[in-house]
Amino acid sequence: MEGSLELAKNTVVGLLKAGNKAEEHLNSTLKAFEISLQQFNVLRILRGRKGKAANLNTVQKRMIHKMSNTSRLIDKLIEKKLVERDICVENRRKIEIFITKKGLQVLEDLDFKIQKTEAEILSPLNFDEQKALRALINKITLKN
Amino acid sequence: MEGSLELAKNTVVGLLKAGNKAEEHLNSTLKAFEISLQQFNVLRILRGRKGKAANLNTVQKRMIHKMSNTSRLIDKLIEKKLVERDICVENRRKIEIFITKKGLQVLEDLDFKIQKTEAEILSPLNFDEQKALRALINKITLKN
DNA sequence: TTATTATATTTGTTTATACAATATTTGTGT
DNA sequence: ACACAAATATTGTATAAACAAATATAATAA
Repeated sequence: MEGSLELAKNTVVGLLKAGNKAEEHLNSTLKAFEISLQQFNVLRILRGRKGKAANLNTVQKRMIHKMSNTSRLIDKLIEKKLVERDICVENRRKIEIFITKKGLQVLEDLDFKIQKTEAEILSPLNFDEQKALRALINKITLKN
Repeated sequence: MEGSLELAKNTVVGLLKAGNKAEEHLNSTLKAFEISLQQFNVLRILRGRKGKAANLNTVQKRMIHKMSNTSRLIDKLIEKKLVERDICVENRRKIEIFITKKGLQVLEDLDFKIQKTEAEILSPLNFDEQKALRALINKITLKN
């Protein structure tokens, strides 16, 4: 019978490799748009707020990497005029971030290409398998 | 009914987040040993070869990130005297990399801690779920 | 009011990563 | 043998990430 230690090791290594492979795949799609996966992810988070502002903290929590460089990442997006940043009037410690029209346009241009890339990444899995995978992954990610 | 595009998107994002979470978790365990996850992974690859040398190409293929900085990563491990590098005599383009006794010792010291970390990462899943996850992930990773 | 602590963001610095360009050696065809 | 292409590894350079320290504002307590 298989050792559970060996299983855990292989599962974790597999998880890392699959994640990185997906990341590389997405990054290569995004490269032509001169946008990183992290930046793209932030844009999608902002779009999801439908015009409402998000403060940096909120964005950071939903980011893929936890890294604390969100400020500089936002700077890059501002340079490209894809987002705007305001100081929150109720609490001047906070900032509010909005996606611009140009940002929304870039996302629209990207949507189909990214969908295709996502489909490619998951192409070895059928619908039910994808659902199973997502359920298992959510268990891991959502704990704590 | 759920759209398959939405499912794919959520699954891919979940995969990225789960992978990064696992990576952060492992890195924080390794930090005390002043060794990165990539370096640790290379050491494990070399240990797996049971004394036999591995050339850089082989190591690179089995690495988590595909990045082409394997030379410099090996440099770091050599500085720490955890591996050794020789030029392959049959084909002087290739190099051969060995894990040293010190390298094996470091791995031994780490084994239990890493096992614990791996178990923590997967703790929300029972044995069968882990097996299912691994199987699904392997399908993704092993294609091409 | 004045310290003190907590929250939110930014900045500095070191290291890692991606990607391209450059050796160096080997293999192949003429 | 020679030129040319392929394989293998290294190096250069720009950008991104990790982590710690600093700044600024707000909340709380003495």
